[in-house]
Amino acid sequence: MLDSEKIEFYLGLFKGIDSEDLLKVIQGTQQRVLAPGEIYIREGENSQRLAYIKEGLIRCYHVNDKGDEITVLLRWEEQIIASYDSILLHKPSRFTYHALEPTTVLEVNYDEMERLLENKPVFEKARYHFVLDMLAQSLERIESFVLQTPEERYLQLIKDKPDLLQRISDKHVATLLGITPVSLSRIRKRIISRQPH
Amino acid sequence: MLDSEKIEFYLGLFKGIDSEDLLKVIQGTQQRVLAPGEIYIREGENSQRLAYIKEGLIRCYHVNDKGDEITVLLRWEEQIIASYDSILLHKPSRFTYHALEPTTVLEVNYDEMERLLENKPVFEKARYHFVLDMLAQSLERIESFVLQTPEERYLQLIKDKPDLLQRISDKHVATLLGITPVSLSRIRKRIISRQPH
DNA sequence: CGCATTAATTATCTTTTGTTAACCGCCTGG
DNA sequence: CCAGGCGGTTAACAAAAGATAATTAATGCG
Repeated sequence: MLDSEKIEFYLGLFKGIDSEDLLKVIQGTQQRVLAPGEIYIREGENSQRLAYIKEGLIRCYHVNDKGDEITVLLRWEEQIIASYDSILLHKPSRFTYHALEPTTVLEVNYDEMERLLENKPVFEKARYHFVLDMLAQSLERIESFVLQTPEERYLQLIKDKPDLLQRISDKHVATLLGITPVSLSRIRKRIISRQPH
Repeated sequence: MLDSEKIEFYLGLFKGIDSEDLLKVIQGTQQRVLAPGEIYIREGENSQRLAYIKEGLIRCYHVNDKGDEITVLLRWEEQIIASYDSILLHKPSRFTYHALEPTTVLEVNYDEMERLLENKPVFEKARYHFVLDMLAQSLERIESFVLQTPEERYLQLIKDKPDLLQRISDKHVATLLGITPVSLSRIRKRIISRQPH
């Protein structure tokens, strides 16, 4: 990535940032490219990496007692990804984060970034809005679990994020919805059988 | 509430706030007492009320097609409550918020407060941490839906918040867990029947 | 090209949940 | 004191989901 691209990116993110701060942030930013399947944050790691996804798709999953991988979270381009165990709770990550596609991220060290931009209103505002955005998404997902059946959740996902569905396998969709792949297959069959002809 | 109490509260919340700002915030703050069952925010309302719960318990619920009330969120003392539809999404609330116990809140108008404290690092930091805290709680709840069975979620709740369970009826617990009261009753029976003797 | 791996579907059976309704105990207001 | 309402449990049945395994389809790799 050219520096001019980075400048543009940060100018959009931190509107009104002063040039000295901008320089320091850019110096702390690394671009990284992940191959499909490549692990970004490993379970047990205490990663302070905070990344903006320029392109691609990252999956956060947990491996249960039986060895099944359960998808906890998906994040894609124009979103922020980080080990929320490490950033929010200062604990080692209970999850593994890996790329599902060729993925390009801009990454910074969260602690470093925070120290660097402490008491900078521009930064405080930006990170507040990122967290607010993620909170809104999280609450929406909680609602879907409380108010909807698995089938309704799936239909909602088709409606809201048809593009995303094209990019991930059904088994990952299933665990994201809180059900098994077998069950999702039955739901799909049920939906099709209800359609006229 | 005495003003000295408010001063103490805000000094804790906004460490380092200057006295002029403090005064303005205190002037915009109202204490309000809710009786059990009293509605705080009504469905359809576009409420900019942001409240700190001093004492008591507020339930956010949704009424589905069949007229059943589904508990979406519970908030209690030392937490912030607001219509997140209105504050985060600038939409009328899809939910009703009401007190389950005699409840005392300190309330401010979110927009007013934001205007008043714009570009005050102390405020930006405080609200960031409130949102961060709520995000952490939300992510934990999402995990519980994705990784655990209803029974496991209930056992976890017993373990993590035994005090809270004492304060709410089982039917509210059930819908909070994403199941019906009938199903929770069976889960309870199952758990008891598994205990030695 | 064929072999091996993986995803998705299907089948079978078990377990759990939803739905509806009946029942019981408790509390409250007339 | 009694009637009605409500919360919680139980029962009976239907619907859905979990577990396991077999089958098919698609994919990739030597």
